[in-house]
Amino acid sequence: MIRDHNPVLAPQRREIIRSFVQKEGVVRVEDLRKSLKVSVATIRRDLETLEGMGKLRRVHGGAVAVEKNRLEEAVFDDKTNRAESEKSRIAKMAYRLIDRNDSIYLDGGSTTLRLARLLRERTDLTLVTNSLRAAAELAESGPRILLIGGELRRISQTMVGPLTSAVLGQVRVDKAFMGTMGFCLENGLTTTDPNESYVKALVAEQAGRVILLADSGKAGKVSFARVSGWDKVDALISDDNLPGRFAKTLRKRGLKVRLA
Amino acid sequence: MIRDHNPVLAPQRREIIRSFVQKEGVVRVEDLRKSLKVSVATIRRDLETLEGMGKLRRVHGGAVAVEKNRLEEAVFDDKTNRAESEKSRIAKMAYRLIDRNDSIYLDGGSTTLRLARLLRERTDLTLVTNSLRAAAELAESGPRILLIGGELRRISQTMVGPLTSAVLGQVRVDKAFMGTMGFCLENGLTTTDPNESYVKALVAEQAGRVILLADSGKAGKVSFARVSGWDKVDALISDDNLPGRFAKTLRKRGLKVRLA
DNA sequence: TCGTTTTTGATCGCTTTTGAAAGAATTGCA
DNA sequence: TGCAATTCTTTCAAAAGCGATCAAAAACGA
Repeated sequence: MIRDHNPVLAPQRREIIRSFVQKEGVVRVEDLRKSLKVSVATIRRDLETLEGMGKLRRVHGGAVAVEKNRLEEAVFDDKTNRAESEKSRIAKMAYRLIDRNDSIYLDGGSTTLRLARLLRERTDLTLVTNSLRAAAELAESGPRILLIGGELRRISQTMVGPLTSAVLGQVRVDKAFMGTMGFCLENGLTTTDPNESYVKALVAEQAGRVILLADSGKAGKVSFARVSGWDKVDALISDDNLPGRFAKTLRKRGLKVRLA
Repeated sequence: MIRDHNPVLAPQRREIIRSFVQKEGVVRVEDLRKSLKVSVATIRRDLETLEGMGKLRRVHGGAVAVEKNRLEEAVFDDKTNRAESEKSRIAKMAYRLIDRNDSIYLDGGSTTLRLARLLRERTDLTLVTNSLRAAAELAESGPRILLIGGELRRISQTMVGPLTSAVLGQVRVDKAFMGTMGFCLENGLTTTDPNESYVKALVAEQAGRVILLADSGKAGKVSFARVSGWDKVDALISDDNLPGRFAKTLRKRGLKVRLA
């Protein structure tokens, strides 16, 4: 697993610990001491530091991974992302819905980020977003960007919280492209964090059309915070693995459903 | 790995270090000393320079590669080399003014960006900023971040425009660290863009203390858009090339002037 | 070539990191 | 519940690393 003869830099060592905990879920102080060949005092200090950064949680005897939804983790770990090609296809299909001079909203999430990457040449558009990553992708060139202010939620790299409404209340977009952690026929859209869902709901109010981008892996998943019911959503873009009943029922409810 | 018998030119040596860090992710001062056959003092200076350029990040005992997702610093890269070390020193001196649990504001600019890089471990702080770069630097870990929303001004990578006031009106910071394009005794602070100066002026109103970070090259320069007079500014941090009359006059007007 | 500027290396306090030790707290087990 | 074993926190001192300073060396320009 871990091996190193010459001393390891402290931040490097902490990174080893962090990624190990993330992967394995738990780790014991004693194991780390043996692997990293430093004293338990140092290990404890590292764990304390990492806990302070919110990277893990200390427990008696070691540390455990912080409880974050596994769905959400996948968002920013592009490598381990199975739905890679589905997401790209969904993003491309969404791109075709964008008209000239549209003002559009993108929220956080890997699918919408892929859509953002397709907008580098589109200087005709106005993009409103609460996603730091989307803004960073288009920082050099692309649409006019209005970034929603607010508190940065690190795990999703989006702006959330009460301050977001200050800006959101003042803009209106033609089309809002939204991601979600899960969706199901009964509960509509759900996501892990209430702050996040609050922003999404607010945007849905301001948007001419709300277009949900969600690969089939999200179908039937229910997360903690409810975003909205299907009545606010105008279209769903998913992939062809979406169980038939979803497409059927949603179309019956008046949504446009497209499968990439 | 790295070996060389005859002396290596400084830029060449730095390039070796840079590419090594990029490839390996981390490097120790001691290893570099042995490989490059120069003193640790020289290695440290190289690392300091490279850090100033944003090519790597120094840590105790060596340096590590910068995160992938940070924004490129193309705009600042080349021409400002002369002021590199001044800016770094100014940023460090500014850092010492930050107290525990402070809420601070950083605006755009290369000096404040350097200050931002020093805040990675400071989870006690609250950072308010309109700088996309500063936010991107601290996206992984660091202070609580409140990003000012608004329109992205590409050239400076900052948020400007009417929407900024929506958020700015609702926050108050203990200390605001501001950059400027130019300052002179008659006109005070000036910058190139009125949108930019509007935000700066707004922040100056909300801040407990306004601290100007400006290398001596800015002294006497006057730009298009007036930001504010000296009455709004509480302190100036510059470098020791600042002409004496600036320090003298400003101190007489009640400012704290520090030369890094 | 000479004088100036830049780079380099050595030294000295100072800070950070590390490991060990002692006492307090937690856990497992009877 | 009480005891033993383990783990944790606190404290302290040693070690490693650091920034600042200064003088020597090298590079540069006239």
